[in-house]
Amino acid sequence: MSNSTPANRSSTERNRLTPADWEQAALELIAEKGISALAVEPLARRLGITKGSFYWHFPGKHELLERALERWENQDRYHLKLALGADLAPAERLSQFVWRTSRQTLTHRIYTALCAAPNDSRVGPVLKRVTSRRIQQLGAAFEELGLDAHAARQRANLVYSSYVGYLQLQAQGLVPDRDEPEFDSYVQHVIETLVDV
Amino acid sequence: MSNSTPANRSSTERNRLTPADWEQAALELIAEKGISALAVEPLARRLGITKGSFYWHFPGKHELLERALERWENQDRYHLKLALGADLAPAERLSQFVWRTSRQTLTHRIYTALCAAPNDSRVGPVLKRVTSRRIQQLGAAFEELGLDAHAARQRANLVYSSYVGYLQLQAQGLVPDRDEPEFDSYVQHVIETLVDV
DNA sequence: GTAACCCCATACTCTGCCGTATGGAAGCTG
DNA sequence: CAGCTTCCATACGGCAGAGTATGGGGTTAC
Repeated sequence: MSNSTPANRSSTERNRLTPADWEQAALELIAEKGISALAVEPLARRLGITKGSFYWHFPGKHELLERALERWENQDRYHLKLALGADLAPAERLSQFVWRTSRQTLTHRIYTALCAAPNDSRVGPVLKRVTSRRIQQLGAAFEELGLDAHAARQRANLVYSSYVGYLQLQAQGLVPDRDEPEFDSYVQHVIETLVDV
Repeated sequence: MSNSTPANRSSTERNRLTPADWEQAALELIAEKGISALAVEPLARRLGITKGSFYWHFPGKHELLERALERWENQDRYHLKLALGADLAPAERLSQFVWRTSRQTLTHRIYTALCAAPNDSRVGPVLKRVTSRRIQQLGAAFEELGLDAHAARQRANLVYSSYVGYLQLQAQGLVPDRDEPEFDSYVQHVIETLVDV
């Protein structure tokens, strides 16, 4: 009774691992090499431990992926609230969305990795929920900006498509990263073309 | 001397397979399940044959992927010439590009599969060449339309990003397919927003 | 027809990962 | 400090795919 939820301690303060450590490590591995590279033994080597630990915390590989995706979906919902839920003017919210989508790189790389396997029975539903949630938020902002429902949805699809596509080009190294000066110029171009209606 | 290059015969006229048959089957498998699913034995089962055949035609799995990618790059170059190389007015060429990009579905599904592994040492260079070739063609069209070099390149990036992103949303089933009536409406919206300058 | 060659089937070995079983070390509890 | 729980190491069996070796059936050439 005297304890204060001794859960979620990361591996930095312990050398014993928690399920959350495994889930986060799985997400990072997915971000780097894709879902198909998610394997127990390589993940254990990455953590400097053996799989004996893993099979104590999880029933199997399947459950790890499910819980990791669940974890990521929550993280994304949190980020979305920051980017589009702020009580700003709609135009300002959209600009913020475009700008913010170039920050949390880990979440984005996970997203692109998940986009690569939309037919997987586990990532499919999660991916669909996350994407439609984002697009819906975008559409709502465009509606507040004065567009009718149909035009707002089409514009939201277009903005979101260009965002996803930019992630792809970024992964190919064909487009300026957010460090380079050209990046700001491009984002400004996107906002002028797609957001300012 | 009297022969007339008895090469490229497909498996339809023979039950003996050519390297081209293996390459094309590899591309189709990649389109369906991604690069990580490219394996020799499953591919052989798919073709109703054993891997004894494969290792006669190819040194190994590595070379199959290389030659399949080479094959795909040539196909894509051909399609690009049809879509953007036609001697039409620039505006008409761009519209044609947007429309055509919803046709050859196999090539597009291969492209999305390759986008999923941009860090692979074999697909990376090919992907980069194909993508930059496409964007360059788009930028040239925008320049002919009157934009200066910088604006044309930015607009080309934006158009191409929205194209790639649309492929992703299509794979997730979150956006109308080209059969449904809403599709034409959306493409029209894209052209009005991004092409008509 | 038969010899040579092309193409494929079969039968191996080897490696990497999954999942299980079991023992042991570190931590909490009394 | 005994005893118990928690967490991990080690060692196993099993499976799937990579690549190799070798033989056989079909085709072509002479």
